[in-house]
Amino acid sequence: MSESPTDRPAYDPQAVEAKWRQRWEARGTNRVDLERAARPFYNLMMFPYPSAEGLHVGNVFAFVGSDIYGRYRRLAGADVFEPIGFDAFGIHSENYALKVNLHPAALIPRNIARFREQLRRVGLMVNWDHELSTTDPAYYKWTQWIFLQLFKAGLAYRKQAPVNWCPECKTVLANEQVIDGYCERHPDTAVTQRTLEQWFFAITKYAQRLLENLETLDWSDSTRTAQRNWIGRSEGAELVFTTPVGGSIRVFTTRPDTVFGATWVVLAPEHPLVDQLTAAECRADVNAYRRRVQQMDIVSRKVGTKEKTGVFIGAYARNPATGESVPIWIADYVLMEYGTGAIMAVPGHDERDYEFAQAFRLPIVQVVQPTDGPASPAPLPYTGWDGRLINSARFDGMPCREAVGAVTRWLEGKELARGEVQYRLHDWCISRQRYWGPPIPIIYCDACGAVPVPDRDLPVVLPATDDYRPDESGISPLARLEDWYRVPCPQCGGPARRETDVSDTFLDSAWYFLRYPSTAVGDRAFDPELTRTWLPVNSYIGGNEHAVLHLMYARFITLALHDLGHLPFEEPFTRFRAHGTIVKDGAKMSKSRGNVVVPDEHIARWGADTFRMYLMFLGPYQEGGDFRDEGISGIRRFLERVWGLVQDADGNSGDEAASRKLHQTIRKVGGDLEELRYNTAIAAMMECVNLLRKEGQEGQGVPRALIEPLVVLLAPFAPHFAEECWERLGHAGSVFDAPWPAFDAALARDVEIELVVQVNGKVRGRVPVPAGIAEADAVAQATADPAVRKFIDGKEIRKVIFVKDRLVNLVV
RNA sequence: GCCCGGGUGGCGAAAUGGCAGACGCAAGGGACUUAAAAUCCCUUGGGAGGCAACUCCCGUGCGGGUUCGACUCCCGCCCCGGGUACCA
Repeated sequence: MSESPTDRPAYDPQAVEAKWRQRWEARGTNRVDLERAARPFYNLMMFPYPSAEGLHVGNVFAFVGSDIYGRYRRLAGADVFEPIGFDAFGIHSENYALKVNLHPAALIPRNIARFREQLRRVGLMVNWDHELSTTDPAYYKWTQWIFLQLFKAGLAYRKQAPVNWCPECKTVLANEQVIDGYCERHPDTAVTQRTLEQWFFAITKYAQRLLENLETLDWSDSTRTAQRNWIGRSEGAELVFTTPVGGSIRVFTTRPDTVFGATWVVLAPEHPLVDQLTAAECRADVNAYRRRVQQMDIVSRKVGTKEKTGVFIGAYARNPATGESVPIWIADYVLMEYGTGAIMAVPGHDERDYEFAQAFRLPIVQVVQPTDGPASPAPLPYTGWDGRLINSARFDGMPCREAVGAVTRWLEGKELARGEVQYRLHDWCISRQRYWGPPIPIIYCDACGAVPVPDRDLPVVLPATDDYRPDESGISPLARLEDWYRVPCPQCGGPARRETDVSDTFLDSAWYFLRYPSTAVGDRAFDPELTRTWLPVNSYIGGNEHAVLHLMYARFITLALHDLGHLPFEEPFTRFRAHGTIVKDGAKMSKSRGNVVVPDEHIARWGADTFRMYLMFLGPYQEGGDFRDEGISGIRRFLERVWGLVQDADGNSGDEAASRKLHQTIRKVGGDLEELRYNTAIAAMMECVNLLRKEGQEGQGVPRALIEPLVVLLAPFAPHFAEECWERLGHAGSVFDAPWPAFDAALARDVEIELVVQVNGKVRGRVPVPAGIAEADAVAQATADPAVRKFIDGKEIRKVIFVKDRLVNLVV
């Protein structure tokens, strides 16, 4: 082949890609008829946040991986809906807008326009008709509607809660802006806490179902594990420690078996019983301690040294098991948000309690004797389960696990205990004291309380204002817009004021996939018919950084809407796969490191197809990889070779070896695509092409019958390129309307294989044998091989292991 | 600390418990060329031996174990990346 390369048109990626971008648009190739699709397949990728920097290589990696899967499904016969949109509200846009002094409402459309252009260049099979932006009032109208649905169902409520506060920015921070307790923008400033009245969603009511449903989902294991850990179910008991002054302290413990060793009790400093229980002579100390804790920054309370501090409050409680009086302390290591905000301290069998006992010289009683290990004294604290009770009256000698139930039942009989399950999961705080988000649709009336904005008045449009910088008050900027927030009460008509907080960005993204099919629907959040056809999502691909929050919130909203009768399914994403991260020089890409890779220049230089394939070839898709551009020329070379084969295609039928390789490749690529193993799929196609080229050199042209299926296999990876090849092979329509090639199992089977011969597990020879050879024949051939003879001559073969079509192992 | 990943040639990597290093990059050699680029062909884990076809030994972070056979499974560590933060 290629005697005179000059007489063939060169592969010009820019021309090819521009041509097909334009043609796809003109022909509506990527459009799917949502109402009449016979085999609907919803292929979802996590929508991007349209940053001012534009699309970066991590986005492209994510989208291309998802796009390849969608295109593959389409070739396999599905009607694939592949939408995209923009997650454009939120604190990052707002902070950036403040920095460059350009209103987010002006900034965002600009960024989106840039993203759209970049995304088009990547060649995604996107249905642009269904694009959405969370900042569009036509979208957030329904975000607000969802809030109201939850509010009306009692799943949204207000309570006092701490917010992160940066004393340097003088502003409220979102959790993701707090890095190890410090402000993201002021790495030397420890974040403090302020307490404000905020809106919450009662996600904890769904903890158990969110946990159980995980078992039904086809998700990456790592993601399911992350969700399970985040929900953090623990089983135990609530025990009652009564006090002589009245008021009993309820403590949660996962180790009721150790209650005989509880030598004091600790309340969270904020615990409501503290006031009532504190003895007069201790009040000053207690108040001072509580004040100190409240003013403490997050670094020292939650991140810093775990040094134990606390104060005795001058009161005692009764250990329900021993009947003894134990002192009551307050300490900041007990958190009000978890369990009952109170614990029993068992210093012999809990590390924190042990440290506390050391710090304040409190008594330590061992109540578990480890089963193995030094007899006594056992090194304390012993926190394991492999032991038997001691110093526990009638329970002495009982194994821990058994004692959990026995002790609980015994105390239940005295009404001093009950079995309890606790979750780490907290209710979802959705209030943001910021500007750039959807206003929470509530109106406060002195007479009627918190009143939902009537549906007919939605959306509550975010008012245009240049005065949106957060200030020292910690209150939302919208609270400065009196004209906006002063409204009549929708119920009684009296004077009232709007809620001035906006909602969390995670709420915007918790339902966007429900909206995509229904972007044209004006009078509902989502059309029931379209929803039934297209949802739940068939394939969702995204980053593991969203393994917990986004996916949990989306599941929760879906579950809640299901229970409220709005959705016919409980889980939004049937299949989820987490892709890996692309790093640069071993480190996460970030502006501060200055190692952000911008895709544009690579696409301009190599073409989108080469760049797409290169990103997929870098390493396993679900693991990510280190971006370096050294290898990209290899992909380009590969495409050039395919290009050459296409030009040389002719009508001859090719030999058996070539068609066997083709069918093996079809099988391999199909299987790999199914599991997102794009790197090995590409390698398989390269092998196939290498073989076809060798064959071509010996004979004349390259058989069209072998090239055409290969072009189809390549199409998901290099869509523009494949279209051009397909056309040059004489087809009028899109390659994406061609069927995925069927592989012929009989054709793919090898006729001759190389049988590996081992002696004592070491490879000593290889003999060519017909495929499917029987054991006896294989052993005969193996033992006849001179290379093998050297190792077996004069020895007795004690055992033969035969693995069909693979190896013979002779044990001597 | 805990929970997830991961550790294999010069580099990115591949391998249902069955030939370690497919595929690609880089490098070296050769062909073509006035020359270079591009293209094509060959070599390429380390070591030892041989004129040679080739042969042998070592080798998947470290130490043990299971097995006819371990990159793969089990136990105990080390290192790197990510997440999380006193969750009772």
